Amino acid sequence: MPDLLRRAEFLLKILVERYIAEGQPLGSRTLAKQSGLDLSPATIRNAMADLEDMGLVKSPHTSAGRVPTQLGYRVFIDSLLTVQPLNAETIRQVEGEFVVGTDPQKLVETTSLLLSEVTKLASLVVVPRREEQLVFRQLDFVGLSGCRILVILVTEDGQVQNRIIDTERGYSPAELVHAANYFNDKYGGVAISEVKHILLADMQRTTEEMQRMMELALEMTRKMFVEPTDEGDDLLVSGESNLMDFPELGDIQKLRKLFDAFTAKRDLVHLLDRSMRAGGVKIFIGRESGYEALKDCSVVVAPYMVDGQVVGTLGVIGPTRMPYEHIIPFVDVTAKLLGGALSSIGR
Amino acid sequence: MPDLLRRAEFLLKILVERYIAEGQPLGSRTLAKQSGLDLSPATIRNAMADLEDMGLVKSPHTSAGRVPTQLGYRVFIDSLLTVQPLNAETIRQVEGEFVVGTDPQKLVETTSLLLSEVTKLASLVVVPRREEQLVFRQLDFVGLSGCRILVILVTEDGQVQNRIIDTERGYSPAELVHAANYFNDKYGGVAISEVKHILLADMQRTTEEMQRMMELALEMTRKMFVEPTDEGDDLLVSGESNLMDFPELGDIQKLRKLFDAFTAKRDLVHLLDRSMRAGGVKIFIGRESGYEALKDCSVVVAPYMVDGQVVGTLGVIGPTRMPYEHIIPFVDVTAKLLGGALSSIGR
DNA sequence: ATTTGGCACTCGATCACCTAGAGTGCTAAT
DNA sequence: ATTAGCACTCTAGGTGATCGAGTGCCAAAT
Repeated sequence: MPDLLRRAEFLLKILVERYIAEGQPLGSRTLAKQSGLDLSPATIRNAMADLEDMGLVKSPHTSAGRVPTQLGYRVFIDSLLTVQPLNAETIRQVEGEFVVGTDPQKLVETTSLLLSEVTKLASLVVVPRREEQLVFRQLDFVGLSGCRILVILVTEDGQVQNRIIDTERGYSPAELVHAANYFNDKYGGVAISEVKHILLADMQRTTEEMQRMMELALEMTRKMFVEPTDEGDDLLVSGESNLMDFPELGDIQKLRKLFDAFTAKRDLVHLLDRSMRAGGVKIFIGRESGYEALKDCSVVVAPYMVDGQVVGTLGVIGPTRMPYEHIIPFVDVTAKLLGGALSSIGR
Repeated sequence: MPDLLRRAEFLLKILVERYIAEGQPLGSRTLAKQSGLDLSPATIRNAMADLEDMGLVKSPHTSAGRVPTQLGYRVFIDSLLTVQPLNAETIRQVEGEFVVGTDPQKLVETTSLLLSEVTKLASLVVVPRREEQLVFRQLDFVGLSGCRILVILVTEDGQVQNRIIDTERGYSPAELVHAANYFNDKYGGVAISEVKHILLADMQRTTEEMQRMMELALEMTRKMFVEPTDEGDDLLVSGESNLMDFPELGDIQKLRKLFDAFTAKRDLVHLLDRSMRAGGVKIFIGRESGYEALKDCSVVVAPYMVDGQVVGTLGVIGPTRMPYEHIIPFVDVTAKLLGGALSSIGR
């Protein structure tokens, strides 16, 4: 009887929708009314019992109504959800935020704020420092006091990194300029990961004449490229405090765990990385994320692309009971818009 | 009878100390024991009634003990507190964090983390973007796509700021190098605030020959210096989630207000700025800060100096009931150490 | 003049107890 | 297959009693 199954599905849909809206367990009486079907509460009860057997809903205790289980949410999202098209005005407003030609860092920060403000959830944006994809553009050396040199590295996409390094001996301004020019001529347009290799290779067969330059170059590479550049520096989180408004996270202990996860970042980055492959929006419900701290949360993420290449992921995190029908399309377009804005910066 | 007054003071001291340690109202019985004085609870009660008249303590309700009032804390801190010298080992460990020659930004971030980790409170570090004090060192132009130029500004103290600007027309790499050299020769070592003025002045009497360069220079100044550089970008906060462990902040609503204050930042910056003048550690108790969100918190801050000049402030924020005798000296030495580490970078 | 013991009193916390209401599962009737 | 009816369960919320901690004040003691 596919008819019965269909009805059960329909009831599940209503139930999840109402529960997301109200936040309270639904009883058979209310569900009977809300469904619009001309069925008595008793019938609904039977159907609900079936849903419970299937593990899609459960009741917190004997005399409360039913709430969706994690699996229930899953089914709802995968096959029952009807996403709302974005409010046209919202779209326009959001587009306005992505002013072309802002530098990437700012752009990403704005996006993070935008996400959390519009959704009233906590937002996440990952900017993978994928050295492999970064292309070297220019290097500058600025002599500071003593043997300290400020190295400024610019990549094709307009990102700037800088770092102070200690050298074996002092260098004159002229030497620094000379060295920088040498670098820039030789390595301009080469992928950073390549630069490392080439440098190391060159170092083998260096002539006496290039000795001094290479000496500096060696120190550069070691300090600038090889030494770890603070992993975890690449996750932006905003709007965490929005989560305090949700009664289901009212337990301070839970909240504490969640906030600690935000500062630890490592796990979150890993989680978001998992969705890099996925073409579009990906949703982790409760324990699906694999992290205990997120067990009462859902994560909605989407990768964003620059020139057809996935370069990062963004999304929001909030209680499992969140308005997916609005959140999903919003995360989706934000990813697209950020990708677009970033694309227009490159060469 | 200064004798009685002295005793009352002493009792206040014990009371505050015990309350800070235990977090529970103190009754006359316990206080009689804890004080070590050979007095009966009844006597203590009389003394406590006096303290209450003076507005130094109050009882939450009739049959609870007494807790310090804001004024009580004030008196305690101003004249009764005996600060604990820092654990020698802690000092050494902390000193280890300030490795000489790290770039300023990193240094400040480390400090913020250090503060919150050691004190288990939320930490604040202000890095005032005091243009007046920044000295221009070097400028670089990197041409991006179309008319977009990446401008990199380096100041004497090793800070690097960068910005993408749109120009009226495209410039060739040679032009950019030329312009940069011109800039660097002319303005190296001049205070940023001066650069603005000189530039504007020069622009008046520019010769035809310099026209093009000045055209670029004009755009530079406008976009780089004049347009506001995101005020508020200069406050670092860490360890907010530490605050969730304090029962007195257990009220989600209060917590929410506090966290919102952290993200708003404006008020906090203003608060910290107020302590810039003070020579050493300054303490705001509860409402003294003037901000409603902080009414149950205390703020302990100290300015830090580079080359004898106050350049910023740092400190912690936590519940009024915090172990001042440890926090105060710790904030103090942290400020000194950060100042020291920053001083050693400049020329 | 201070200190103290005694005593009545107040208030919060805890517990047992009750009730109302919401919701269920099951059975028998339709 | 649906429904009405009914007994049952469980929570939320309220009441009242008790306990213990702590106070304030008075009169006695030092």
